[in-house]
This record gives sequence, structure tokens and C-alpha cells, in this order.
Amino acid sequence: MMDHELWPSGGLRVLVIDNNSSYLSVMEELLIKCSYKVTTYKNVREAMSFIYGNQRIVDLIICDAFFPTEDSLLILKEVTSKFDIPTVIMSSNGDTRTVMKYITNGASDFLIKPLRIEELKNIWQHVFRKQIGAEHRNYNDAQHVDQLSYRTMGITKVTATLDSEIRENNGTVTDIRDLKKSRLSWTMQLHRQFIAAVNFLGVDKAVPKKILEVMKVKHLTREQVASHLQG
DNA sequence: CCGGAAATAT
DNA sequence: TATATTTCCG
Repeated sequence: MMDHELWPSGGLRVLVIDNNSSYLSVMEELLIKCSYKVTTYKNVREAMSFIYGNQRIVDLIICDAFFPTEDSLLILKEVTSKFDIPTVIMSSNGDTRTVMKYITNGASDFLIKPLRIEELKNIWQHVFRKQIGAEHRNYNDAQHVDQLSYRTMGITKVTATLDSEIRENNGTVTDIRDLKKSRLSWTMQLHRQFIAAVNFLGVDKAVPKKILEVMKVKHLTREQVASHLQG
């Protein structure tokens, strides 16, 4: 893996939007523990106003799905098309249709409440991914198209994987049986957990055996972790 | 068990 | 062909 993926999230400015003020506080506390700079908003209109006035200093947006209205979808479309700020959607509802709706509309990630600090520690990677990698963009576009066509056809390999993976335990992969057809697929989520484990151990002490212990993923082998460490 | 690298699969 | 994952080796 590349060194920059192990860098701390330090100082990235995150805007959080959630209509539940108590959860907003929880999010703020968690994000500050991860050393992000946090701004919170309870309603979409004010948040949008802030974004328009401060687009240059908002690195990442985390927005609640605001069930049952479509407010977050509007923010998503506006923000991703106009400012290209990576946006993470969070929701207590993780059904396939909902997840797909946001992913296909440009969401960088979809996290299920309650969020764990381990998940927030690694969302800075979305900022990085947005800024670099036109090559990645091509890959994502290809997969994006796949997901759209798959959705039309109904349940598919892609949606099924996304679904089972995210639904598992609040977005944490605990078993890779679903993720491997003939060989293991390192999904974004599984990779995040890998990165989190490496960060937790420290780059120098992060050896396959220890990483495996920290990740706590059933059926994941030391060899698979070792191999991933190479890439 | 570890890291590196050849062999394979996608 | 290039990349991702598995298998082999010292």
C-alpha cells in the first residue's frame, strides 16, 4: 500500500448535516476525536448557504438521508456536480434500494447508523480519491454503469455484495464468505478496515498476523492479508 | 511467520 | 494488456 493512505486525517474540514441535534453532537464529538475540523448544521437550507459561502474550506460533507424527504439527495446532486466535494450519506436504513439511490447519484460512501469511530477515521480517503486518480474515475464510472444496468435487471452480484456487506454489522465486514466467488474481493469497506487496523498498529508493527487479529474478520486468512499488504 | 515474487485469475 | 489475488519460496 502507499504511504499516503496511512496518513492521519488531521485537519480536514468536515460539514455534518443531520436533523437530529443530539446525534449531531455525537457526530461532532466522534469527528473531533478523529482530529477533523467540524461544522454542524441541523437543516439543509442553512447548510447549503454555508457551503456556497465556504466551498473552498469544506473538504468533506456527511449528510443524513433525512428520511422520508429527498433533501439529502438534492444536496448530493448539487454539491457533487457543482463543487465536487465528496459526500458521505448516513442512514439507519440500509436497504439495497436506498443505498443504490445515493451511490448512483454520486455519494462517495454510504454508512449505516450508528456510526462507529473506526469508520469515521478513514473517510478522509474520499477526499484523496476525489482529488487524485483520473484512472480511478474511469474505473468508478465503469462500475457505476454496471450498477445502474444491474439495478434495472434486479438483484445482482454487485448489489448483493454491497447489500450483504453493508447490512452485516453497521457497515463492518465480519465475514468474507459473501465477498469471495472464487477468490476474495477487497471491497472499499474491507479495505477501510484493513487500513484502520494498520493505522491502529502503526506502520512498523503492522505485520499480517497482527493485522488479521485486529480486523477480526471470519474466514480471512493471514496469506490474504499479507498479499494485500503488498499491493 | 515474514517479505518478496512467480503463477494465475479477472 | 494491466491489475488483483493466490501460491510458492528462502
